[in-house]
Amino acid sequence: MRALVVEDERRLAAGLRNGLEAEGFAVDVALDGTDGLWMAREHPYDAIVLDIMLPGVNGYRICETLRREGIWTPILMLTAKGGEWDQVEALDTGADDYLTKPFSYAVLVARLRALLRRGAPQRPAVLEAGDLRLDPSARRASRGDVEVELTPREFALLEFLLRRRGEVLSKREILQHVWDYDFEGDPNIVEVYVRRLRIKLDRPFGRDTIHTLRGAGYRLAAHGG
Amino acid sequence: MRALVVEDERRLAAGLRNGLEAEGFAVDVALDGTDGLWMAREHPYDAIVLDIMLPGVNGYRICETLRREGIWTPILMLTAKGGEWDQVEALDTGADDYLTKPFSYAVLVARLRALLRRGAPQRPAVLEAGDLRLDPSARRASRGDVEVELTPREFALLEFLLRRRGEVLSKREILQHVWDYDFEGDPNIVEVYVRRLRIKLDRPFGRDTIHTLRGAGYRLAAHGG
DNA sequence: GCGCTGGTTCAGCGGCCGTTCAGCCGCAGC
DNA sequence: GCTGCGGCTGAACGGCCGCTGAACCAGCGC
Repeated sequence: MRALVVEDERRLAAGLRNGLEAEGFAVDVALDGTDGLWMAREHPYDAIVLDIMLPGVNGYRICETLRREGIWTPILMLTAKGGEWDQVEALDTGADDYLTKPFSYAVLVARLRALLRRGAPQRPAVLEAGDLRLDPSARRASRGDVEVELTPREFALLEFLLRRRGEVLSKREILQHVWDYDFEGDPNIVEVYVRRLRIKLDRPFGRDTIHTLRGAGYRLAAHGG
Repeated sequence: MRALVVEDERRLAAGLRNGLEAEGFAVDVALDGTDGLWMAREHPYDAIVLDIMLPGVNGYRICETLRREGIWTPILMLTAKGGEWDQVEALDTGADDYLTKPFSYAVLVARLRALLRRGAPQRPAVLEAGDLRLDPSARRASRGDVEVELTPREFALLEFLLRRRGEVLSKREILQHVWDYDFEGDPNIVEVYVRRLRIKLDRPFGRDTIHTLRGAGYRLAAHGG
C-alpha cells in the first residue's frame, strides 16, 4: 500500500508520514502542489492525501487534472476550516472524501481504509478479454490481429462491457451508463446493439463472448470467448 | 433515484424529505429503526440516510445487519455529536460516509451525489456452503468445478438460502424475500422451486443440501451437503 | 437534392420461465 | 389400517423476454 501525502506544513506532513507508516503504508511526501501533481502522475499510488491550500498548484486543480488524465487513485482531501463550500467543491472536482482540519488520526486512518476497501475504479489503458482488445484513447477495437470498425455507440457499449467484464449488467444499468442516465426510450435498443456487436465481434470469428442471462442482463466473458 | 431516510425527529425527517425531493430523489421516510430496517430490506434503494440514535433498532445495528445480509446500498450516517469514535464506528460497521449534526443541505446533497457516483462497489463476496458456490455479481453458481445454469428465480432462491444457511426458513418467509412481499399465490411454488434446485444441484452430484423440516420449512446445510 | 452513416423504433416470433394444478406419497395420530 | 395433512412430482400453459430484420429519421458530405 503506497500513499502520497501532499501537504505544505512540514510538521503536519511529517506527522502524517509517521502515522501512516505506523499503519503499514509506504509514504511519499510532496511539499507543494507542483511536486505533488508530478509524483501522482508518475507513480501508481494506492491512495492520495491532498491538502487544498498549497503553494504551486492548489488541491482542486491537482484533483481535477488527475481525473481528467484518467488517474483514479482514491483521493482524501484536507480542507482548512469548516467552510462548507470547500467540501462541496472537493467532492465535485473528483475527490472521494475529505476531512476538515483539525482531525484525529483515528478518523483519518479509518476513512483511508474505507476508501481502499472500496478500491479505485481501475481504468487501464487497454482493455482486454482474451484476444478481444479495445484501446479507448486510440478508439480502436480488434479481435486477434483483425481490427474491427465500431460506431461510437457500439464502441461505448463494448467499452462498458469490457470494463466490467465478468459481471452481469442489467439492461437498465447499461442504459444508464452507455446512454443517458435518465434515458426514457425502449430498452430494446440494448438488445439491438448487443446484436450488432455480436455480428461484428463474435459471428465472423465463431466466438461467443457476450452471454445473455435471461431475466438478468448480459455478461462479457472475463477471459475471452 | 430512490432514497430512504431513517430519522426519528419528525421535523428533521420532513426537512430531509423536502430537500432531497427538490434534488430529484424519490424519498421514503422511516421514523424508527424497526421500520427503517424493514424498508431497507424490502425495497431496492439507491441510497440510505441513516440516523444513529433511533428508537427500536439503532443505526449501527441496521447498517451491520444490512451488510451481513448482502445489501450494499450506499449508506450515509448521521452522527449526533462530534465524538470521533462514533464516526470511526460508523465506517467500521459498513457505512460509506457520515455527517455530523448539524449539517447543511449543500453538504448532504454533495456527499450523497458523491456516494452515488461511486455506486455501491462493495460487492458481496462469493457465497459458499461446502463445494456449492454462488457469485451474485457474475451471476454464476457452481457445484465443485461444474457450473450450473439457474433461472432468475432459482438463483434468487438459492442466494437467499445461502445467505441464511443453517437457519430454518419457513415458506412464508421465503415467499416474502424471494417473491414479492405481498405475494398472494400458492405457497406450493416454493416446493416447486426447491425441487428444481435439488434436481440441478443435488441429484446429479448425489448430494442432499436442502433439507425439508416438515411443518417448519427448509434449511440449507451450513457446510455443504 | 441525394446517398450514406449511425441511432432509434417497431412488429413478429420463438421459446424460456414462472405459475398453477391434480394426483401421489409418506409421516403421524388415532 | 385408516385418515388427514404437508410435501413431492410431473405436466401443462400462457405471458413475457430477448432476438431478429427492417423501416424510419436526423445529420452530414458530396
